[in-house]
Amino acid sequence: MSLQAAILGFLSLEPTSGYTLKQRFDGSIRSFWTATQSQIYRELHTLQREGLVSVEAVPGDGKPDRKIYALTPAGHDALARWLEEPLEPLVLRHPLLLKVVFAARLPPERLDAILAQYAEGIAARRADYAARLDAPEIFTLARSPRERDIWHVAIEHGIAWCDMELAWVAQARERLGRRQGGKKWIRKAK
Amino acid sequence: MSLQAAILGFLSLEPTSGYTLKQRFDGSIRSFWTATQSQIYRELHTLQREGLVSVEAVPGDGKPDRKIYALTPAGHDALARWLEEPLEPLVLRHPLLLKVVFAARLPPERLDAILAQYAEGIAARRADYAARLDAPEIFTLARSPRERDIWHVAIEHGIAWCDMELAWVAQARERLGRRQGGKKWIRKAK
DNA sequence: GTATACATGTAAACGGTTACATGATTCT
DNA sequence: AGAATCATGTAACCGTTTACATGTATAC
Repeated sequence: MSLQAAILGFLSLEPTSGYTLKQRFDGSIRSFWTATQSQIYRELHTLQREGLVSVEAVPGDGKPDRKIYALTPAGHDALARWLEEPLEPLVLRHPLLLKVVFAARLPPERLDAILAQYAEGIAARRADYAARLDAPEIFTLARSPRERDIWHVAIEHGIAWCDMELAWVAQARERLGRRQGGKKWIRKAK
Repeated sequence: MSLQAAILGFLSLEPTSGYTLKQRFDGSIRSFWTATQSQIYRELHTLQREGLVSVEAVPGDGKPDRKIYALTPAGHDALARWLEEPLEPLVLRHPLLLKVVFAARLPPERLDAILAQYAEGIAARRADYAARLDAPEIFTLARSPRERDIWHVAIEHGIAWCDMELAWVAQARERLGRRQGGKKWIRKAK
């Protein structure tokens, strides 16, 4: 449902091709939704079969031909209906935490290394998201200051998420400190 | 891979049945991994076929019979290998943000309502996670203060995540304020 | 009598990933 | 000569969700 909605959403901003959609996914919503090339082409075919999008073949001069997809009235309706649906709560899946809890009987420095490795990856991702914040990519499709603000706020979510992860890792490493048998933490009695 | 590892992980703490595993998933790692009943039974069969777990049927007196699964040496090895594997970076999928960006051309109060509804759900979840923090559930399986600390820190991640979500929503609602055409935000020129 | 807890499973559908396949043009 | 970009697609697989199926015991 979400993949379909994302494609309808992009097409509502501007009719475009599968190839360009893939670029939009990677260039703007990457921090909260991803899709592979094959997923996008498959979904476009489905959407077409269902009458939610129409296609126009555009001969590419020199380059390969493109198929430009646009929303049909039914497509606009489907997008509007999706926007109105209440959101069912998000289910998080976080393999790191799985590793953390089941690494509890490993030597402390091994667990610390897992956390350190993870933090490195997140730091890199944070830099990547931050760099995208002022890149014009999606902003060219925004038609008002408000729309630009909305995109800005959405992309900032990825940064807030990275910051939370980094803060949590730092705290975890602190509390589970390298030296075992070190300082004992005060825990309230039941 | 993660589902398999989670099951192996739980079985490494204590041999148990599919039914109890489902309760452990729901009762302790719910904030970072979920699995349905059918997924767990299916995976246990696969694990058995691969020789990573062994089964013992235990007649239930009055209650239905149970099948108690335990790690084989090969199962212990598989878990150890998984713990050593580097983590590939987590891919987040966040339908709320999809809705936010594609609701940009809706009346501002509609977008605000989406955000408000989401925040409600997160607040409820936060309360749920917080309540679980001092529930003994998993702590009965922990064999040392360190192990208890690790579980504690892992469960706190869910709370940190909720807090981040709530802070982000609050900021977003603030910045995209109910009244359109209100205060203009300073944006730096390119 | 009805619902919940205990306990196990199967089947179908859905969504996402990986690998394969083709072919022209442009850049180094 | 080789790699990257543009542009489209197919096939197989894997993991997750939903619905169906069965049966006993206990609590309200």
